[in-house]
Amino acid sequence: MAPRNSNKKRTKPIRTQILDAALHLYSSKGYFNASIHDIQREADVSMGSIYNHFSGKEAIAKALYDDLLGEMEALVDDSIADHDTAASRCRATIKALFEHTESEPEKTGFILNARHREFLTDEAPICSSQAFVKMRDIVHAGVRSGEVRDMQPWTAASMAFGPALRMIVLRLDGMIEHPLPESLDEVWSLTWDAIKAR
Amino acid sequence: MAPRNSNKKRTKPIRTQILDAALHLYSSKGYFNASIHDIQREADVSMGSIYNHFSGKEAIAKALYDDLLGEMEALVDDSIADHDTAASRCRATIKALFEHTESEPEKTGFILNARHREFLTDEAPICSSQAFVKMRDIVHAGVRSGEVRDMQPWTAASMAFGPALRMIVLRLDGMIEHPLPESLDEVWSLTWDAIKAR
DNA sequence: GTCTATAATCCGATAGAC
DNA sequence: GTCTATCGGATTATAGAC
Repeated sequence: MAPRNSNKKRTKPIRTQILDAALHLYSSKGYFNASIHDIQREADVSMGSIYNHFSGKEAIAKALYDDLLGEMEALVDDSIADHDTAASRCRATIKALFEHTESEPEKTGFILNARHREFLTDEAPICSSQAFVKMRDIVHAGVRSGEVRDMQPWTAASMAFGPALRMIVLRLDGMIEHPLPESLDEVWSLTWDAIKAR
Repeated sequence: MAPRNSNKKRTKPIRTQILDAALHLYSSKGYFNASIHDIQREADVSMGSIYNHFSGKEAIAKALYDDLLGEMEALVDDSIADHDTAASRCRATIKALFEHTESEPEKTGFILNARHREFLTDEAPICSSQAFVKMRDIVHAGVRSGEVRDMQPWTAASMAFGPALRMIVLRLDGMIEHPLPESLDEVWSLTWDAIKAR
């Protein structure tokens, strides 16, 4: 039979079609409730195409995870590159995460909410990923330079990013009804007041 | 055949055996990777007993969820009953959660980490549960009494409990290597400094 | 490379003896 | 009430045509 996408100019590569469909289904139903048949239907491709591009169901989730965690790490990297103090770097990271939550809620939810270790075999905890370690290191560098009060590295990271991460979860769950960037200044000034050296 | 537990005095009721086994398996493998056969083996009871006590797999998770969320709500209720200011109530709640994390890490993880909406049909988001709403209300009452700075209710709750909740996740994931109660005073004094009226 | 149809497996739930 | 054995259905993955 004629390939499903051969007669019209394809807007997205098949790999992207599949990953987009998977992200949407994982967000709405969760990984285990989304069968590959669901993904196949949602992406409007065949089973053959799925298994031509990915070795199996877990590989789809793994590719998505790596892609999205990479995007998040890039947000952190940009925040570091564009600023030169712990305070401004933290604030820029939170700003980027808040904006990412509004523009790509499904991506943000997949990274922050999903229990990856339940479906990705031998994956390390997400807190040990580069993105989260770099966030911790921003604050810890501030401790070493005297800009931030003396604290254990993970305590400092929890103080700096805990409130913002909590608000992202509440926003994704529909508890907070206004866009997060509107709260950035308030949250950040309170947060920074708590941890800055004095 | 003779009932599996009939010849020795049973230490725990069968319902409890099943729920304990389920909690342990959910913690280590996740709900969807733990089959009913796994639970049956781990609890050392038969399939017949499982279905005599519960209507199905989801009902086990639902019972566990209700039990554990009830325990957590009781911790919050006690913290409210034993204290009379927003500050001391918040601190007591965080203290109880930190201790609960150390004494019952699997229970704490099931409540704070698991994606319940993926396996409990028609369950509201956990943030809207009584335990979490009461935590928010403790802080919001402080706002209304002038003890806490003026903020949106969920913002105030995120500021008050976000760092502590983040530390619990990091502790459960093995990133933080010392018992959380050791960090209570440091975390709470910084947190309270950030939100108290001045 | 893409497609449909099918195979192999696993899981939740039930039947029926005791 | 507890037990074992089994069924039906869903799911992942593959075979083989085009």
